Amino acid sequence: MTNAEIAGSLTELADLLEIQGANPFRIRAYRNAIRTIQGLTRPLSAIVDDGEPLTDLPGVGKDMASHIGELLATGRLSLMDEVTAEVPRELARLTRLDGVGPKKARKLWKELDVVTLEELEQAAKSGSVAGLEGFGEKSAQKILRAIDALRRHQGRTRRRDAAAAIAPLLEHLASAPGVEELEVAGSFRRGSDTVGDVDILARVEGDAAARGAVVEHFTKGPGVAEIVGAGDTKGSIVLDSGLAVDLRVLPGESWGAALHYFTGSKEHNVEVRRRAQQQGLRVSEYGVFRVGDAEADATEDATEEASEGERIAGATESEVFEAVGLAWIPPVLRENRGEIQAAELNGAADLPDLVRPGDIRGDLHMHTTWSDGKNSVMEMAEGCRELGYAWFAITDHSQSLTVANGLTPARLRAQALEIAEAQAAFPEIRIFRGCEVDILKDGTLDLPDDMLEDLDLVLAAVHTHFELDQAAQTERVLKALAHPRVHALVHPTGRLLGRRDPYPIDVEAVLVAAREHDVAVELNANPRRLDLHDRHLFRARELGVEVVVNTDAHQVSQLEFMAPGLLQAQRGWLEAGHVVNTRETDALEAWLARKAR
DNA sequence: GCCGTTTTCGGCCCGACTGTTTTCAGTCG
Repeated sequence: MTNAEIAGSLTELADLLEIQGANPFRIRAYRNAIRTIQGLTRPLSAIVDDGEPLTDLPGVGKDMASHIGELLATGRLSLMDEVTAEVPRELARLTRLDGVGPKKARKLWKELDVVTLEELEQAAKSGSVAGLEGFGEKSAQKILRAIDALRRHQGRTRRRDAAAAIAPLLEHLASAPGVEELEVAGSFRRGSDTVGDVDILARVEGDAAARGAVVEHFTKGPGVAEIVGAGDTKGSIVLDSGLAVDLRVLPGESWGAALHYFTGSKEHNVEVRRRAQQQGLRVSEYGVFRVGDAEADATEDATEEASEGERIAGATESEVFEAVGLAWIPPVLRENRGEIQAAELNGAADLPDLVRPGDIRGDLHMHTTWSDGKNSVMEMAEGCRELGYAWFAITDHSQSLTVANGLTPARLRAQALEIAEAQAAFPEIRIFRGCEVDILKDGTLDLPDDMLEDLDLVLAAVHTHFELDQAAQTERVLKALAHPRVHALVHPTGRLLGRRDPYPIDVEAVLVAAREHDVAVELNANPRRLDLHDRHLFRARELGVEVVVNTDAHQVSQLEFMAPGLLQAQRGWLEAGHVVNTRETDALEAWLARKAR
C-alpha cells in the first residue's frame, strides 16, 4: 500500500470513530499521525523494510504503528471491521458536506436513519431534518445547498488559471480607498499546483466603516457572479469561472500574523502553534501573545486586552516567526515537511537555498513544427535567446507517436541540418539536438541505437499504454532507464491536472533506478502537468537523483512555463545544485557526454 | 491515542461564525 492509501484508510477510520463518539483527543491523535504520513517523502513500506521503527515518526505510537503494519501486511484493518459493524461506512461521506460534521451526521443517522446523500436530500426536502432538535429550517436549506455544491463543484483550479482569474479583481481592489497593501495568501501563495479557493488579504488603516467600504468595493469587482457574504472584516464571492474568492481586511498591527495564518498550510500552522504553546505563547491570526498565568490576569483590569495577554509580535511575518524562535520560512516550504525544524534559530537555521529563476541557464525539452509544435527551430531559438539562455535543446517526438507527427530516423537527420542553420544564426546560444523518444510497451525505445547515439540528448517518455498495471508499467520504465543513452525520464507519472490521474507506477522504484543508472528525472513545468509532484521531487533530492526542469514548450510563448516549474521545484526543496539546467554550457556538455556513445 | 525543558498523568491549536439557543454546541479554516 502507498502512503496515500494508508493515510486514506486511517482517515476513514478516524471519521467513523468520530461519528461513533470516540474520545476527541484520540481522534486528534489519528489526525496527527495521518498528517505525519501525508508529509512523508519515503514510503512507509521502505521504512519498515529498512527495519526502522515506525514509532520514531512523530505522532505514531504503539497502536498506530500496529495499524500501519497491519495495512502494509494485509491491506486491511481489523479495527475498521469492528467499527463498521456499528457505524455504516457511507456515513463518513456526509461529513464532507459543508456544515455537516460528525455530530450532525450521527444525529441524522440515529434519529432519521439517514446514511447516504440521497437519503439526506429526501429527509431535508420532507421537513424531517428541520424538525430535529438542534436543526432548523435554515439548517435544512443549508444542507440542500451543500449537497448541490458537492455534486456540482468538486474540482480544484490550476494555480495558473486562478492567477489569471483574479488578476482583474486584484487590480480593482488596489484602487479601493484605504487599501495600503494586498497579498494573495493560502495555497496560492504557497505555490501549490492547484488551489481550492483564493484568499486575498488587504491591509487597511481605519475604522470598521473604512474596512467595510473595502469589502463592499470588493463585492462590486469585475467578474463577480455571486456575493456569498460581506461584513466589516471579510467578504466572500464566487467569480464567473466558479472560483471562490475570500477577502479579509486587516489592520497593520496584525498584518504579519494574518498573512502567516492565512497562508497556512493548516498542518504548518498547527505545528507552529504547538511550538509556541510550549514556549508559553499563543499564536493566532491577530498576533503572537505571551500567555499570562490566570492569577496575574485576575489582578489586572478585566479588559479584553488584559485577558488576551501581552502582544509580542504581529505586524510582519518575520517577527511572528522570530517570536517563536524560527527564521522566516518561504511560503513554498510551509507544508510541515521538516521546514519548522530546519528553521530553528537555536539550531542554526539550515533552510534550503532554493533554486531561483536567475539560476536557470537553459531548457532541455521543447517541440517545433517538425512534430507537434507551433513554431520553427529558428523561432524557438529566438525565444530562448530573448530569455537569455546559454543553451537549449530541440526535442521533437519520435516516430511511433504518429498523432504528434513523430520523427523517423530519416526526418531526425534532416532536422539536424535545420538545427545547424539555427546554430549558425545564433552563435551566442549552444543548441543541442535531442529527441523525446517514446518508451514502447515492452520498455524498448522507439529509435534504433545508432540513431540515439547520433543525438546530443535522449529524453525517454511514456505516451501510450497508460492502462498497464503498476508492476508492468514500472518494469517498462525501469527497462528504459537502463538504456545507456537515456539522459532523462520526462513527465514521469503522466498526470494531467484535473483531467488524468498519474498512471499506476512505483515512483520510489523509478527514482532508485534513476539514481542507479545516472538518469535525471524531469519536472515538466507545463502548468497542466507539473510532473513530478513536489513530494517526489523532495524524495529525488533525498536520494540524490538529479532533476531537470523543462517547459516542454510547443510554442514560443510556452517557454515561460519555467516559472511555474520553478515554483514547484522550490516546493520540493530543490536548490540550484540539484537542478541540471542551472549548469553553464561547459558543465552541461559534460553532463550530456557522460552517456557513452 | 500520543507525548514529555513543570514527563508516566494529564494535558492535547486558535478564534470566529452559524443557527440554535438564552449561554452554547457544532463546524470550519
